Amino acid sequence: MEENVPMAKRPTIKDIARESGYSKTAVSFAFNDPSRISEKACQQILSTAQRLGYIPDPMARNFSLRRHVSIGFLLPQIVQYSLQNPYTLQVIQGIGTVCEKYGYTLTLIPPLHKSITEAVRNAAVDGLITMGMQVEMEIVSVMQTRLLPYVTIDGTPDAQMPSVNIDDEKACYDLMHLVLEAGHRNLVLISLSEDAFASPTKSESVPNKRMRGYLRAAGEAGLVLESSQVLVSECTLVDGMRIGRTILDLENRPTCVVAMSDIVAIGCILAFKEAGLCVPDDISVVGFDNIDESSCIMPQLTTVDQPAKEKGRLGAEALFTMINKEPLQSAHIQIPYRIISRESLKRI
Amino acid sequence: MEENVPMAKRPTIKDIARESGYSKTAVSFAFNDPSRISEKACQQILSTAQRLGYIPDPMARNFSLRRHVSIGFLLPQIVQYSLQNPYTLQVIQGIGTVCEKYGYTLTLIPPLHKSITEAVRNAAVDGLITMGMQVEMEIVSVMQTRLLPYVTIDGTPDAQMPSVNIDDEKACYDLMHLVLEAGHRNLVLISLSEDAFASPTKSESVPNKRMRGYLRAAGEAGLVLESSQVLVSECTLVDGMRIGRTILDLENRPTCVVAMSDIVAIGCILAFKEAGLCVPDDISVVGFDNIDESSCIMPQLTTVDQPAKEKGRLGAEALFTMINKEPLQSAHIQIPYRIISRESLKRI
DNA sequence: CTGAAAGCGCTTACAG
DNA sequence: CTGAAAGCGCTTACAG
Repeated sequence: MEENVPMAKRPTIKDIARESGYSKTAVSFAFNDPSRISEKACQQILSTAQRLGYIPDPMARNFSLRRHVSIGFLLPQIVQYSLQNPYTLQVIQGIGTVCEKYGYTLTLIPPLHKSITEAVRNAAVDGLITMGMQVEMEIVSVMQTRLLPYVTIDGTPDAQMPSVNIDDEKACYDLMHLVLEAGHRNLVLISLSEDAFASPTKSESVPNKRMRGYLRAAGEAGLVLESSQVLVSECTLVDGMRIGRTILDLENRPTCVVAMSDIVAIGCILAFKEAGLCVPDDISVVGFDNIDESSCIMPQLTTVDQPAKEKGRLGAEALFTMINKEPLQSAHIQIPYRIISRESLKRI
Repeated sequence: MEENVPMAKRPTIKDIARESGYSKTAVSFAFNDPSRISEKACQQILSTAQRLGYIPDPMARNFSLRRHVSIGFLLPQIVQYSLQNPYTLQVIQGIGTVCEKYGYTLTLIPPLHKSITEAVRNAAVDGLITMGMQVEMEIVSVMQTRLLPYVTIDGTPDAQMPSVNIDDEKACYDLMHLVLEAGHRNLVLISLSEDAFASPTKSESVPNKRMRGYLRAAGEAGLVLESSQVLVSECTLVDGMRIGRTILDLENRPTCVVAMSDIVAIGCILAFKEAGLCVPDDISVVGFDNIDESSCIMPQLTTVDQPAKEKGRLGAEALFTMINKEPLQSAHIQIPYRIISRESLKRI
């Protein structure tokens, strides 16, 4: 078998044409549309290819066909955080399922290369899915200039920006309502850190929308939250535990912790247990996302169920619609959420 | 701003050359090596580019430079399973961190397009990382023919195949030793389903190596496991719960369940709790991997700690070494594991 | 500093 | 059924 002889260079279509005695056109047809040539030609060409170890160069092929057969997912934060965030992973899972269905690969694009903008300029993909994007961001104009189809998940809906969302503000309002109804007045909120590509004008970002929901409900109950009652955490278990310990050190320990993500809420629960506290008897905790872990942890977490995989799936389907140059049903998809009342919130 | 005027076609380097009055060479230099042209030329070219909305085509650029600036990760199973497997996700995280460091993207390649072989033939990447690969598999010869650098994680070491492993057999032997020492004799093992690209001759696959370790330890204790005591599960929480319920229905309920992955072990624990059993008092469970969740679940899981991120990191670093045509320190990297004895295994 | 031209490895309209 | 040739949009050795 010649395959085992390491060759300095890969043979090209030209080599196969020469060796087989046919033209480059015929070689191309042998691989892409055998019906266009005689069976004899096809066999000779393929066996020559086999003998010389020829596999058509995907890059040249894609370049010629002006396509990548891959869509990109712009990681919202550095790899370490993004791929440790169960919610983001579920979104990726939903996107990946759709890629698989269409025979595309999924290119994960780390944000920090040099700059995010640079990453988007260079992305070798047929379309991009981003998280938390707003239309005034620099990368949006890059995608537009490149005529690259894009969809954002958890971004700010806009005519120029197809997006998939839940009603974050209302979801948080509802959840806070539950917390207040249970009698809690001494709270700590744990917000999300902004995405790596957040712009200065981020008033419509998901963390801000959620915050508005919490504060509106609090306000209606006559409660004013001070800035010292709002902490920020990375969306990882480790950082959730860190912030849980911080909360235990507060002079005025809250009766309930309201976290913007389940993984952070779970981190807090673990930190509280570690310190010998009982959740929810000593302190209540609510989260957001309803990741799988939230129904595993004891006590099970009261949270907002948002269908992350579904978001990824819908976003990817919309993107493929655009890639195929078909019209979108609607530029803005909003899907329902559900408040899940479980054990981690106690009436006091 | 012209950006808002949707153009039918993207301008090319030729358009910028014509409009700016310089050559294509000069335009290329303006973007890639400004020192090669005068400042005036550079400014005029860049402003023309800005005006016409020109961003160099990454595909054409990469094609010309014969590179992709991306490495591929061949998903070992369909997306739904691979991206739900916390162990695989940790491996991906390790790989992703290295990609980020080198300014590469990470292309996730679903296995099922039409065939895995087809996916590998078409992969637009500079190198590939696979899991559980053995040298006789068809995809290996495809990668060799393509002269594509590759590394396998949890595959079978071979001179032709750089790999990253732990000593799976010994790890399982050690773990089983612990189980037997605790007095358990009535066991059920839960094996892993083979990867999507497993070959018929898979005797050196990780599931088989592990099985050998378990059986050797059992054998030395005079214990023979029957095939009815070996079940198979997908590596997901949901399938772990399913198999947990199956175990509860067995006529002869085991005193200890030995799962080849933590996520399956956790699924079993949840199923057992759901049925009102107490772990480990009514039934013990041990796992493999030491994922984050294993120290969160009650009771904390006795398991084998294997550094999944580190595997990904080392595999990716080895791959980049090959991509840069530097010699590998060694084709086979073996890293240490640790038996973690926690609460889910009870002495009986 | 500047530009004409060859080259990267394919695909495909077109003519025979 | 078959093949010569143009084209995809860049980079870069080379000559001026």
